[in-house]
Amino acid sequence: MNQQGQPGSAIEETLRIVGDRWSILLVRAGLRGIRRFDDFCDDLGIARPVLTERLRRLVKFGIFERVKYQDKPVRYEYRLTEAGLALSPALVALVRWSEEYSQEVSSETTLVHAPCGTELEQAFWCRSCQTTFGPNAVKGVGVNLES
Amino acid sequence: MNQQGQPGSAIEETLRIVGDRWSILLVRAGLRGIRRFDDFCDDLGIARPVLTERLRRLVKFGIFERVKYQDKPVRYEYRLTEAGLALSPALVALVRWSEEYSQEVSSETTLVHAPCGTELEQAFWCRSCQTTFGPNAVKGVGVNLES
DNA sequence: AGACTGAGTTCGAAATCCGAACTCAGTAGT
DNA sequence: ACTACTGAGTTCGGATTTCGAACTCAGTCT
Repeated sequence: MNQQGQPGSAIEETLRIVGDRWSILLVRAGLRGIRRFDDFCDDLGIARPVLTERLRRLVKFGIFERVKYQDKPVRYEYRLTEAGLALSPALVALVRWSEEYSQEVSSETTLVHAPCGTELEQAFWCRSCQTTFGPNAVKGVGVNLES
Repeated sequence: MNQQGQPGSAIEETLRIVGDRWSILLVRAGLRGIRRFDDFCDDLGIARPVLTERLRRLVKFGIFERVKYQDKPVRYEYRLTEAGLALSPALVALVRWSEEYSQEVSSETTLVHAPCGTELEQAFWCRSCQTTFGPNAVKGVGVNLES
């Protein structure tokens, strides 16, 4: 079915960037407002050499940017870029999944529509049809289970 | 991940299950209809001992199930469960992200709304407000960048 | 001076990953 | 009955990653 001459699919590409045990967690920490090296370190419990390497890689791929925030002793912090923020739908999908299917975690709802407090659902939106739809109506992931 | 005996957040929980370099790819292969050990092996190029370990773990967490598909020489294959299929929104989010923000991959649109062929957008849906909204209106991921 | 801070590096030990070869039960061809 | 083959793994030694702990380095505070 699959022929390996390709440069790698989109998911493979994405996972090559954030597909390790820490990167997604770093993005989430960034979303929570964490920006400094030691804070990432304390918050996630990640080993320092690994954190160094990950942040460098995420900067290289445009997910974080390294910003000088003071001069006297020159110090840098890491901020999410627009591309980094754009990973939040994926994070939300992962959170939603664990809320629904993971037996191990307390199944309280943690994600809600801020204005009204209702539990949120995730959907796809077609702007030309002006409609929402689920994964089954998506073409391109290659969801063909009947073969 | 956090130092104390905390149960871990929902994302941490999810990533503990699928947060390695292969698991998401295995789910995607499953979505594409791949079910047998050797096929996973060939399709992904994953090392056999690692595949063995990953499949076992994903079965344990209810993402795949090991199903006997013939008796004469007894053989098993791996099928996605409902929980496994439910990961597809996360996969779609990752694909969408790479289509929009990754500079490395050809930026052709690969995910479309099947009925009309329009490029899809991902959104959140509030059933009580009957409205779609973006990540900024989600409370609970902890998106507070100002603090 | 001495202690402290933030942002890393350096180190050796432990855990993972890799490719290649091997096993094991059953089947098919001759 | 002998041989080759298949699918689903396991075993092996070596390479790569990860780990925690300790160290560095520039600048600052008291």
